[in-house]
Amino acid sequence: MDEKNRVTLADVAATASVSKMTASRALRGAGDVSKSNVEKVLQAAKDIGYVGNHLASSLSGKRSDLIGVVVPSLANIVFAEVLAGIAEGMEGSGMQPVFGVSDYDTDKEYLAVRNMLSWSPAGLIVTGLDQDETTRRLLENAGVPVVQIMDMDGTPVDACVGLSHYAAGGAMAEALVAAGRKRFGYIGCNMNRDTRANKRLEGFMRVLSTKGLEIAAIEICDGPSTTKSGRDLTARLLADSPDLDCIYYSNDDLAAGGAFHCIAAGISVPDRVALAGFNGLDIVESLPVSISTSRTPRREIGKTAAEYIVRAKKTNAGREKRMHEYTPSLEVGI
Amino acid sequence: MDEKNRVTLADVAATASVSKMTASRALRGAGDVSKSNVEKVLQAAKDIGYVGNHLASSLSGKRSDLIGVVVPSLANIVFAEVLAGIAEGMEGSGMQPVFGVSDYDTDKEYLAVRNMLSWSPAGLIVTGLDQDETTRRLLENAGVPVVQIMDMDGTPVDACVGLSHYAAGGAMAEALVAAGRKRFGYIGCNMNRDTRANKRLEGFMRVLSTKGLEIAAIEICDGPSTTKSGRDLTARLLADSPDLDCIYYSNDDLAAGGAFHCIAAGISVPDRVALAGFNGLDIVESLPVSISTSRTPRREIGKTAAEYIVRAKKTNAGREKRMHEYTPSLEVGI
DNA sequence: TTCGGTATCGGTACCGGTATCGATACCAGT
DNA sequence: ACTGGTATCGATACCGGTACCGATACCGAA
Repeated sequence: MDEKNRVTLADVAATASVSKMTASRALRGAGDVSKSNVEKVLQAAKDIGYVGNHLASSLSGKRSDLIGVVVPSLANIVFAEVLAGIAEGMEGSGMQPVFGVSDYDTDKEYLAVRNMLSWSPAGLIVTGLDQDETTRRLLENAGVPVVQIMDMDGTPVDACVGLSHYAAGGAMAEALVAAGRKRFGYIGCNMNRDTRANKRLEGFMRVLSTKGLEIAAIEICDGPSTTKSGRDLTARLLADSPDLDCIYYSNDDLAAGGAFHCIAAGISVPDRVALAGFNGLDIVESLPVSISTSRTPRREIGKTAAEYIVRAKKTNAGREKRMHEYTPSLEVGI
Repeated sequence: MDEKNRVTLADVAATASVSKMTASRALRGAGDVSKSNVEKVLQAAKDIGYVGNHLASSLSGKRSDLIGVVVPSLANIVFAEVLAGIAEGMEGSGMQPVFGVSDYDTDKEYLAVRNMLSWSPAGLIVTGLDQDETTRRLLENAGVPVVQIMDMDGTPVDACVGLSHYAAGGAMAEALVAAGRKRFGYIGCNMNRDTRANKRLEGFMRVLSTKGLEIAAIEICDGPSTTKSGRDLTARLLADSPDLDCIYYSNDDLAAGGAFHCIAAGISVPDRVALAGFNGLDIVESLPVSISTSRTPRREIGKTAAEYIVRAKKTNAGREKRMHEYTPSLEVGI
């Protein structure tokens, strides 16, 4: 099976003394092959260690078993879990995911999608609804099922699995106000690129304003959101505005960092100040202080998206423009 | 560019009124094409929106631009970061990663590797050195560069990028003993499958025994290691053995959970009990209490591994059996 | 015996590129 | 004018499968 002398279907056919076609059919479990020949072929394949060549079958069959996935980042457990869900949703389907990373950059996203397309994938999964115009055109003309995930605030190209971040932000505001919080701060990272975080903030502020409230202080940083920056930004925010009784973070990583600052500084959470994040990361539930979060079904989103494509491929249904909206469950720790 | 009527190289050639070969060469930047023709072809390609077909070129060229990656889990930030490193190491090389998940299961790993191979990848990156015998044979005969990552305790098939977990466990024991700790506990998850965690434990115990010490209490759980189980297991361990002055965890997730338990229970860390994990996750440095860890260069490992394959492909060098050992930096919080 | 139908097979033509090698044109040198 | 060399091009043969369709064999029915 060395570099040069790959075992091919022709070899299998030869050792089973049938034609390539019969061998091909037998191996794929397609019909029109006698039982005895199926056995012979299977045995031959096992004997000489036949592995098959996806490139060839995909090229020939006009469509591969690849699913192209484009996410903004891999160094973020949220997307990693989405990927895990995708892998789970494809299990047993014989399909494989190929990944591309956009780095929250629309140009890179375009390139990634384009690249995926050149593999003739069975489907595409991309993050969010806010693609560049050219990228969107690419997706529209792709001719295969496309699932946009995570977000539902906007118009999808084809199918869409996710949640409304705008609504999630609003719901959190509702809950916090209902719990009697009045003086709000906000902490976020990467705001110029993370459109979903912005949508949450928008929804959050919108609800506040209907209650005659507002965000009194904001702390933003450019880099990626980490626990460390959450801790640092919280320290800064509370130093400047010590009278805040609630801080909304763009996600749980930052919120956890905020919790750490408060623990270290002896600030009682949530009595003195309530903290609220987003995602419902595993870590939140074991934190020594109680903070609020919206639990997002990341794994399920990935799984549902993958299943959509697997099903579309199996039934040859093409695009069905399904929408699958999840509602994040609010976990209020106040 | 719809499903049926894909734009092919022949179309480009036709609109540029040259042969397919000339178009192919022009597009790839290969030599033997006049400047004027290169321009004509490039223009034609842009005009009709040619995208190219990786399947076809890979099949024809006997080798694809795919890199197969097999990791045990995606729902673990450590491997997600490795993936991010791999993506980084391949940037600009025109190569793409395809992922497979083994779920810490050797059978699934075999299937995943086999599956990767059927894409004629330019190289393979697999996690760890402890593959099944059949999987190992597959890797040996793959005929492409193979990089085994994360681990260095064993004999690699080809190249190897990682660290010695045995040594890392030992180093941590040395440090903790040097700091005066005497009564050790251990907490781990998924022990029957996570061979690297076992190697760390082995190295840890080995050093302890040379000092006349031992692990006095152990708490193990079957599931995946999460902060939550870390917290629960720590509570149980300390309830049973309240006199421990140090707990070694199989990783930082568990250790962070331990820290949370101690904070909540009012147990002073590290004065009363020191906690030590593994990986050097971001969260550790912003924790409100100080714990120890070994910082592993996950991103770098992924990047180095990917670069090995990219280089091997570029220089056509084949296997070079390089070893790249990283030494995790000990961060002792005592 | 002949005939139509079903079950099984195999030949051939692709899929969309690339490697190879021969063909062609054009140039300087003699 | 003739020769050899270089630059540029294209026809052809694959790569390893699968779709399509025609061929073959064997069966019961007429």
